Amino acid sequence: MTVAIVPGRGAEGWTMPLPGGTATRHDDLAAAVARIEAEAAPRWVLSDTAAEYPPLLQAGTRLDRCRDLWLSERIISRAEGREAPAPVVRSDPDAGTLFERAPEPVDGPAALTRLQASWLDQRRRLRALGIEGLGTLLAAESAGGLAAAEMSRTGVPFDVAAHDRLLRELLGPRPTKGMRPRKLQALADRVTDAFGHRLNPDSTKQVLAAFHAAGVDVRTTHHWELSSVDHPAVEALRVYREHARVWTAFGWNWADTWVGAHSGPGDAGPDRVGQWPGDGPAGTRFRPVYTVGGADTGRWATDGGGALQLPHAVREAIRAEPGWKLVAADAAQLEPRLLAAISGDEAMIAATAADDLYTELAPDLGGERAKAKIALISAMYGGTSGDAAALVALMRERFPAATGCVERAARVGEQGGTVRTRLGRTAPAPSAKWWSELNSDRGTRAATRRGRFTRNFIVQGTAAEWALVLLALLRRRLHEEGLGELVFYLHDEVMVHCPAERAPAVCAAIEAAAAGATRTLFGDMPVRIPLRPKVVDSYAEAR
DNA sequence: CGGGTGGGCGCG
DNA sequence: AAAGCGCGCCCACCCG
Repeated sequence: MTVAIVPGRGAEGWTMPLPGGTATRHDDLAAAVARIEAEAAPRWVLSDTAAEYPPLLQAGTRLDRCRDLWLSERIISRAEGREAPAPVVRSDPDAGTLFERAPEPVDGPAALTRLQASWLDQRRRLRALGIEGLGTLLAAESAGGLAAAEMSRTGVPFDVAAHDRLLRELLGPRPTKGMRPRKLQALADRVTDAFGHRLNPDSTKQVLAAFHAAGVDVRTTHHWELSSVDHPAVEALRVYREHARVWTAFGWNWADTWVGAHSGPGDAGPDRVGQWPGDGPAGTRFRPVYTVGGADTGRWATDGGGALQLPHAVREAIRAEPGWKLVAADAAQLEPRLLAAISGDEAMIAATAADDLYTELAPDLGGERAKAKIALISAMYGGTSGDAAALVALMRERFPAATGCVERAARVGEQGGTVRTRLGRTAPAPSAKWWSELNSDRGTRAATRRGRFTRNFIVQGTAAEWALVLLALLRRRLHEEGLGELVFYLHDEVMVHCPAERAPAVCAAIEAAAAGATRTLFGDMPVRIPLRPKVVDSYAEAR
């Protein structure tokens, strides 16, 4: 069963079974949706989960499954070789999908008609494309939309006092407005002393000039370029920058903006805590905003809060509530394992049985673990410097199927063609600007750059969808068994907050979800993609 | 002064 | 101006 939802003003809204059902108006949409969910467990069709789901969550209504037409439109359009148009908010009531131009405002029933038109249109185009796996991808992307809204609402348990302690330790007391913290100022002074004159260490221009004046010939002030420079300012600058970053991007102001009281009812008790998002214990929570599919590869991005770039120094403050635990799990060597699977390279698939793929492959790839790692990463990223070229040559010799797979993807990209992930997410077509660059004297550069992008896209994009399927399976299982709250998701990591006694069951659920994701993408293929759950009190202990 | 860009660096 | 992918965020700097 499929049911479309259109929210109205305030609490009211409309629902309609698809296709061809009757539109029904509800005074209290959230209550009506909860009732239908309990009775029929339909797949809900929404135009934009990020906008429409939070009010339902606020009212205590959880959706189990949905189809997000906006997220789906972007995937389908790319598969068709074009960009998705922005959704049209106002529309001619008569006809058209959400994505066609029309001038008139719509009422509830007309909006439902448009929703249905979009849904039917997407179904038709999906069939016409005939890409195996694409339907699964749309389901996973939509589930990601639900999970993202739920995680933003739930938030990551965050200990403000612990955060303040670590900031004081690192930077000194919180300064008055406009001042650097004491310890950071001391680090800035060390930079100044090393050069022998005043300058602003935040100014690239001033720092570069100071190095030139000191007779150090560098082109940039990147740490990788400075690391080979023998000058006392180098180390002082490195430490200053490291600390300055914590202060400006993840310091007191950041916490004021992104950490707040738990928005759920709190303290739902130890019984069936995952029943709906946000019913964990009260306390302060870091609440980032996720952008589902924000990267072209399908990875998520963040729109505020910087959750995907949280420095390790700050992770100490992410702490389980008393009596609760964090279960953090990350996939080890996800991308090379997926490369083995998507290429069908039998020797490499066999190697995924090992816990550490790099150690396992070392005898084939240069003898040392570090060399095997460079060989694999360079093959996936298109690296050529240092040892990389020789190690990739070794890859080609030992694992021709895997290497051929990424190199074919690179050739296609260089020529302006496109590539797809395992489930059919398609790389964006090159822009007009790229084509003109290709046909200029900088053509080789343009080709090489796009080749590296498409080469990496098939691996990073498949990793993103594997993790997305994992997230969808885990989200459902946590709910069904009332195990805990899903609180964090970072490319190849997930984190669950749960009562301490449930931690073993959560670990099992995570491992089952990983196995399920692998089966969804690769069926019975004997590839192994383990997720390592770790039960901790603080996120800092997880890695 | 406000917006856009580039450098630098945090994460995977 | 990294050699090697994908992001977001901060600051300085430049421009209108």
